[in-house]
Amino acid sequence: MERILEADDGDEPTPRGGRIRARNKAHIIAAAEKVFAERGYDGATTAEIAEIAGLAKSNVHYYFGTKEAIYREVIAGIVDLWLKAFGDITANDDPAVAIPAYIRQKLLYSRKRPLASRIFATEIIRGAPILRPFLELELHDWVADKARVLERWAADGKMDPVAPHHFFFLIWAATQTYADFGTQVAAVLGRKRLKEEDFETAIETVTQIVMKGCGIRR
Amino acid sequence: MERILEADDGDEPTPRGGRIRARNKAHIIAAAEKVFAERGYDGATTAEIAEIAGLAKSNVHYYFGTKEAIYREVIAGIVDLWLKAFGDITANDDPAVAIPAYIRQKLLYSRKRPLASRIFATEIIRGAPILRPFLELELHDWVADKARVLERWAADGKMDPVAPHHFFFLIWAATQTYADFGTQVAAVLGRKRLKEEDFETAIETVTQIVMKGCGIRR
DNA sequence: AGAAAAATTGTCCAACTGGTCAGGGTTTTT
DNA sequence: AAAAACCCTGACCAGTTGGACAATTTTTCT
Repeated sequence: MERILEADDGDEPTPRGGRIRARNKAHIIAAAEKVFAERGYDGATTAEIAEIAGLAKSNVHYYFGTKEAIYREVIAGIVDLWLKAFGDITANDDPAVAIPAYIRQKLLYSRKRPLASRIFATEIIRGAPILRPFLELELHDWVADKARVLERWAADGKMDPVAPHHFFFLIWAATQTYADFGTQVAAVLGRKRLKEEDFETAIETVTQIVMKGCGIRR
Repeated sequence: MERILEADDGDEPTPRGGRIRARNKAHIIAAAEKVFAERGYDGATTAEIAEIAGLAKSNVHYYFGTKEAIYREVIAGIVDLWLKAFGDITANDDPAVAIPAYIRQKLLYSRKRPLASRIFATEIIRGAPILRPFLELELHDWVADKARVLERWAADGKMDPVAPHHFFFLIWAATQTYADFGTQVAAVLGRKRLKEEDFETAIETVTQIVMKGCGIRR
């Protein structure tokens, strides 16, 4: 689950032992992430995944019995990303520090792992057939917990009282849009691709509006 | 308005026939919106569209030669929605009125036309094969125009100086998330479906954070 | 080295999909 | 009431796709 982005160039000396399996599975997952992101679940073909992974289609089916199995593993990796990005926000933290850090973290994932974000997005849009348990259990509880933190902060005068759930919806939306809607953002900015500075401006703008908008003194 | 998207097909020379045609095409478009929204472009089948529309598959192909033609027409309708939601924001308007109205308008579309919003989202995520011209021309120019309005407002002390493009990215994201990610929002809120009051809270929260965050005095 | 395990691939196929078409039915126009 | 225009459909088809499988090669283990 380490090397997930670009398939690396072809000819490292072949690793030995059971590593062939690990390496090939990683290549398949990386290729699948790309294909699922740009074609969607149904649009993706195991043939294209195999080609990008540099394997024969039948070999892909040797490692993953079905296309859905590949998809599930891709999704599992994406959930890990979310869990990492959660961070640890507690009532003891200073919102003036924790919130900007969270926004930055989220936005950096949009920059570094846009494909993952897009797959996550289409999975949700499709009605979350795979991710529903995650949403209803882990995510629900996490937000419920953080909602208490926000209320505590509000009670302590560290921020305005804000509907806590919707506070997170706004941050998630505002940060993921730079991955999911990257095409739109780039087009509107008149760019071909988003640059580093675009993400810097995004971080500043989102942070500024959210912080001041919630009355968090920096 | 619809001309925007007619890139490839040779237009029919004469607008055809009667009310049967209009009615059936409307049924097909409505069905297609549903199917495209929950299955994606590739996942959608003309057979399912036909079934939901209450027509034989061959009859669907009688009205729309190809699946892509159906998709293009669905997309065209969605662009109209966007254009309507644009509203007329000018430098003469009071941001304390215009911005909340815009947010509300956008959020209401998420409530009333979630399927349209989701199709728009997947189209963008796919790389906007159909919508790219719209993004690079109409939308780009509209935002460029509104950017000047925001700068004027800032110069007049009516709001803080905020990167104008990113200001809109945030509003679009924060409002459309209630349609595109409705499944996630509902799961986190512990609901089966979003209720009227959820949208009311959303409107309040987003408006509050954006307004105060940009220093717009209400 | 030799056996066992793992990896690889070409071939094959059943299911499905978008789309065609000829023929027949229905509505509108003249 | 014909003709003309429009509407409808079952049957059909060619291309694609996920997946199965047996045969073969490569790697690992003893």
